[in-house]
Amino acid sequence: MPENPESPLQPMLRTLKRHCDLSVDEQAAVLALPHQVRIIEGGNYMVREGAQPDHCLVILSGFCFRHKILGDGSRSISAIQMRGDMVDLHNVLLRVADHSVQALTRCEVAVIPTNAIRAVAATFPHIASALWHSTLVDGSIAREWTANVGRRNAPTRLMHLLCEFGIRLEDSGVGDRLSYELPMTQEQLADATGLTSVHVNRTLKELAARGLIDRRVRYVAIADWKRAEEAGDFNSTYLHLAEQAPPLAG
Amino acid sequence: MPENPESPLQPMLRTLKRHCDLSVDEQAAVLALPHQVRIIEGGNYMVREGAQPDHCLVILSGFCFRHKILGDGSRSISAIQMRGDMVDLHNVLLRVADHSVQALTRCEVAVIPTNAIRAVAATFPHIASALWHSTLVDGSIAREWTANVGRRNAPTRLMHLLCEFGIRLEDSGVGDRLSYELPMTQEQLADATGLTSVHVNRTLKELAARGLIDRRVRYVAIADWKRAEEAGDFNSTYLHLAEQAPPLAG
DNA sequence: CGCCGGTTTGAGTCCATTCAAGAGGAGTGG
DNA sequence: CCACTCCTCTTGAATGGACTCAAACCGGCG
Repeated sequence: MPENPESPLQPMLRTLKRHCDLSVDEQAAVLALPHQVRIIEGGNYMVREGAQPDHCLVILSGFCFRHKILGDGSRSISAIQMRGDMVDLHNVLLRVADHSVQALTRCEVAVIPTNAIRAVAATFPHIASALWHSTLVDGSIAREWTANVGRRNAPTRLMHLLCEFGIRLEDSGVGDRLSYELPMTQEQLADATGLTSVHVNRTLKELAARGLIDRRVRYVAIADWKRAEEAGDFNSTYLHLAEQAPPLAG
Repeated sequence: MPENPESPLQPMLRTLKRHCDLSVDEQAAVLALPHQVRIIEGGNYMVREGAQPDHCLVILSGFCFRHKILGDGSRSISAIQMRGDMVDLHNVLLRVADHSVQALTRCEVAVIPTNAIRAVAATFPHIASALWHSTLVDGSIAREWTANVGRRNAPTRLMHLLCEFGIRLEDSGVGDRLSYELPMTQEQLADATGLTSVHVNRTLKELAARGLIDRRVRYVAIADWKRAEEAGDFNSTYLHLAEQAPPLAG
């Protein structure tokens, strides 16, 4: 058991431990990472595309999203992040941020210097492996999103997004997959699904009419999970939730 | 200089060294990885979604692509891979393959056991870091592809793909960005851009009519790189080519 | 109360799709 | 050598899903 159960870095440790066994020393090293807790208001930027940040953020509470602005001014949202997620792990090894991260709601974050993360990764191979693992899962989710916006129709796309959000909410211990507050405007949903906000509106209405979801202001309830998964062509394998990675020392 | 300039693993070493400095010992450790060279014919699978492979492939020559088959039978291609790319690095830490990899052309590959990679990563932090780095770049490319299929129109999407292919070809030392053999059918191009093969055909014709590309059977020539970049809303930053990662020991 | 961001709804348009058929080329086998 | 098959590429015509433009509605808040 880690020394300090109250450390703000517990959500990060939990993410790392999910897939890789960490010894007591390793866990202590994670919690001992220098950090600073900060509040970021909804709408504010955490990372800006093109910047060269020297720190990395871990979300303790709240939600944020990764996005890019394209040449014609349109926006593409490529991920939603929540408690325990490390939002710019990229900047630990990549010099220039290739996308922006913006708070969706008021967020509580822990700010960790990237060189501290590099140092701990250099000292503890299991931690390096856990960080790498987390990046691999990120990549898997990104590929699924590519498939989602590239090949699915509007209702399926949206339902898929709602399923993923529900499962990850539950998995990170901050909600229930069957009924949750969705912290996104319809315009943000549109940018995450490659649709327009108008069409998102109509499609949500259609999903409700088909009895798949029940929605109030920004609240979503899923009536029947099985049917929802079918309608969203959703299979959680790509999230790599339950897996335990093989130990590093082969 | 590494001991054996003729080792089949040179392309892999080159990929790793691109971003992270590796000592002579580290380079030797990479080249000393147990491996077996194999030929995979075009169309054959390298990894199948759902499988649990215990080896990892490095491409020595030829091309392959990552893809998923969705619930309705449609296909989404999420990446093209070429010389030096490690095609299923995922399987080093993730148990179940979340997508398939298929040869586009006849490929020469080196097969490396995943546990050997885990072992070398555990022993040499810089190698672990280089592998992690490679995964981060993969993720960045995946996000760009999500934006591409989600928010760009057909001509821009295709042009973007052609630009990326050209640059990566040049960067991996197997071709010229301004004129190359494109080893993909129009149906594969469609699955990589979220279009239909019919529309890919018409769009290629349009790009040619606009004087952006010159095409023969499966050969592409780009007349003016600057114009091509503009037409494809292409900015190579997301490929993280020229960067050198900060050394691990912070 | 009036503003404002977000949501909802309608009408018309368009980009990309679907369906369908023909052309071209490579490979196979009689 | 030609007939045949298979796959890919090409083209046309019609359809449709999602978009654009535009206006109205709604709830929260200063």
